[in-house]
Amino acid sequence: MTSPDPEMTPEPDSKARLRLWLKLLKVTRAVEADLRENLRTEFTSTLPRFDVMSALSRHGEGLKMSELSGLLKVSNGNVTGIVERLVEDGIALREAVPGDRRASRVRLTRKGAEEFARQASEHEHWVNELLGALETDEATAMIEQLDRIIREEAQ
Amino acid sequence: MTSPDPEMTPEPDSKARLRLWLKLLKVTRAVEADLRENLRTEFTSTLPRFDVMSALSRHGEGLKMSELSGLLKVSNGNVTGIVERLVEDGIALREAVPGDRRASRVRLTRKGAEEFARQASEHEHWVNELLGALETDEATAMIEQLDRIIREEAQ
DNA sequence: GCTTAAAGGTTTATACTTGAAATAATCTGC
DNA sequence: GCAGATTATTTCAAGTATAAACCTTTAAGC
Repeated sequence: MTSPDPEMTPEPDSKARLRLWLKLLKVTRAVEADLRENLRTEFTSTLPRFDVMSALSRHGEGLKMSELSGLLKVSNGNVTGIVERLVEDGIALREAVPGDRRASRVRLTRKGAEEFARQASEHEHWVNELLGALETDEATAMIEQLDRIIREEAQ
Repeated sequence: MTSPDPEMTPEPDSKARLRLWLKLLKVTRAVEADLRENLRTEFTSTLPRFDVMSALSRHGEGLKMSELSGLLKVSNGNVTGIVERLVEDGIALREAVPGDRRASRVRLTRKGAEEFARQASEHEHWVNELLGALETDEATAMIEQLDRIIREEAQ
C-alpha cells in the first residue's frame, strides 16, 4: 500500500491536480445548491429551466432543439422534457421551421422573457454574493486559467 | 460591502464574477462528462457510484447513511438508492449499529475495495490529463482561492 | 412512567439526465 | 425517381436528484 519511504516521494503533480478537481467539484456543487435553493423558494423554478431560459433569452429569434442541447452540453432527450414543461407553463413556445418539417424552433414567450429578466437579475446578484471572496482581477485571472483547461480538453 | 443604491445599475464587478461562475460551470461539466464517459466504458459504472465508493474507501470502518449524504452533500433519499445498488452488486454491505436499531453502517466489501482501488488509480490519471493545462503551483493557488469561496459561503 | 421532541432512514412524487432505440423528414448519388 | 444515408427529434429504460411525508427508535423532561 503506502510506500514506507520516509525520505522522499515528493508529491506528484497528479495529486495537486486531483485535489484541485475535488475542490472545483465542491465549490460548484455548493454554489449550485444555493442557486437551486434560491430559484426554488423565490421563483418556484429550477436550474435546468433557468439555463434553458437563459439560452433562449440570448437568442431571441429562437433555437432548434439540437442547437439548445448543443449550447447547454446536455443530451437531446433531456432538452425535450425541459422545454415540454416550459411550454406547458407558457414560458416558451415552439414554432415550425419553414422548409423543414422535422425541426421546430423554440423561443421565449413575452411572459417568459419578462420572467427571465426578473430571475436573471436576482441570479446575478446571488452569484456576486456567493463568489464575493474573489476580487475582480482574481476572477478574471481564474477565467483565463479555466479557459486553458477547456481549450486543451477540446482539441 | 457597498451600500445599496436602488437607482444604480449593477457594478461591473458582478459581471466578472458572473462570467467566472459560467466558466466554472462549463469546466466542471466538461470534466465530469469525460470522467462519466470513462467510468462507463472502462468500468460500466457511474460518477455517483464512484463518489460513494470513494467516501467509503476513506472510511474503512464504515459510514452511516446520514454521514454519507452529509459528506457528499446530497440528499438522504439519494444515498439510499445508490447504496442499494452497490449492495446488490456486492460492492458494499450494511451492518447493524450496536445500540441503535435505527441506524446502519455501510462499508465496502473486499471485492468493493479492490474494485475501487482499480478505478481510483485510473480516475487520478484521467483527472491529471484533463487538468494538464495547469502547472502544480497554479493548481495550488487556485485551490486556495476556491477555499476562500467555500469559507465565505459557509459562514 | 409518560409525553414529546429529535434523530436515522426509507418512501413517494416529481424532475433531471443519459445513452440507445425508434420515428420521421430530408438529402445524396446514381 | 428512389434506395440509402443523414439529420432532427422523441421515446424509452435506468439511474440520479430533490423535497416532503412518513415510520421507527432513541433521548429528554417532567
